[in-house]
Amino acid sequence: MPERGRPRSFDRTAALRRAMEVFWAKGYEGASLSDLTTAMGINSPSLYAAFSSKEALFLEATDLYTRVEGADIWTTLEQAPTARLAIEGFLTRTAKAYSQTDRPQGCLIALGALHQDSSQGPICHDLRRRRAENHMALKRRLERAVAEGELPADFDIQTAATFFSTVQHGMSIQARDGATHAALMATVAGAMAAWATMAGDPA
Amino acid sequence: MPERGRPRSFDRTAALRRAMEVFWAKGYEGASLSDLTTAMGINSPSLYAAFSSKEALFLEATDLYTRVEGADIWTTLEQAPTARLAIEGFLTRTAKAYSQTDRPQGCLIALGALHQDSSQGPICHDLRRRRAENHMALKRRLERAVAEGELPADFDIQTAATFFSTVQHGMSIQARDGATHAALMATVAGAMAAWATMAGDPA
DNA sequence: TCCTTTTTGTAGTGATTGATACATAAATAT
DNA sequence: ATATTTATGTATCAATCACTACAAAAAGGA
Repeated sequence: MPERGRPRSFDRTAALRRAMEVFWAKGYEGASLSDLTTAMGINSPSLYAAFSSKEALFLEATDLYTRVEGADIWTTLEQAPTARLAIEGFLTRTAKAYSQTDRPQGCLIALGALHQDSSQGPICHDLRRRRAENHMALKRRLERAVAEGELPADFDIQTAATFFSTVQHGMSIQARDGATHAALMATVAGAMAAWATMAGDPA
Repeated sequence: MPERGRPRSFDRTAALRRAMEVFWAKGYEGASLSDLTTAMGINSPSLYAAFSSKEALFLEATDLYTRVEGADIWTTLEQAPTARLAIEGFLTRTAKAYSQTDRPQGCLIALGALHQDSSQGPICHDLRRRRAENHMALKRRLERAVAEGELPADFDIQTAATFFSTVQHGMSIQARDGATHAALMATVAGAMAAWATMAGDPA
């Protein structure tokens, strides 16, 4: 039991959530230590004692984001009864999540660190790994649908997974531009129009 | 004729192009004055004398980008004989441009300044305006196709323009993740599958 | 009651940020 | 030739960056 020493005077998880929101809104580079400590309500020595460094804090923040904000979208993908409903639910929930006005628009994983400087370190590597994981989750769901006979054996899983994953990334930028929920749903409608052709559906 | 005083010892346009490449690779925030002056081969007083500020330099750089790098994509959109070929050419040229290995991947306009800090100033406003202009160009091309009878009168232009524009934005992130030309073309194939449904084509 | 352990707030660290002061250099104008 | 105008290189500016040294505070263990 590490119950020795002066107890921490703030809620570590609550502070982490605040940090996540700052990174989400401003990106890794754009979030200064000053921004972070202000939002978290602590001084920098407390931040470093609890989270080690800005980099480690960001990695913890993306993990929290994946677990809290991303869970709904990805469980929908896996639990929907058909692949079509899985993809449609995945995109529909994305549209809803990305257009919430009580939090930053778009996705932390997609937008958090896209440029060269932040790319070289572990930050961009971590985000890329998470994006690749999402792509794999799409592939797995489509593979399952082929295995279950819902989709034809010659269904191009790789193309479809890449396409839907890219559409979701695009929706992050669209959301950052202030797109309404309705505008994001227009993109979903477009993507589902592709499904009809890919799967050979009449509608 | 402003031929008075000591002549400038560097090529202003060449230096601007170098600055554009730095902003393209690192984003507005990520590009430091030191990065810029090094790439441009000049000292900071020369940069400020010729371009006024980092902000003004960025605005000039995005203008150059639009004229030089974007021209090919957007003339294709307008000059293709049918709307289908216009959209397909637009996306195909995007895939090619975004995956070139001799320059930064993805689009400066889409990726240059997505976060809050840079958003509030004129930088993000300028990029948003340019992205909105691209969306309008897509709409105009589709409107023309409806007017010419190529597309049915009830074709949902707004939805289609938003969709294809969002796909292009997603391709920027995909390209930043190191996607090959073939991977980007998979996204194009997906988007064109949507066209088939939208326009009621058999293929 | 001490001693140890950990956190806290204050006040800084050197490095880097975007942007300039200033003297010198190099051109035209008179 | 002298004056005027503009550009250049050196050497900075104050502000902010991520990060920490240090001593006081607050807990448990002896």
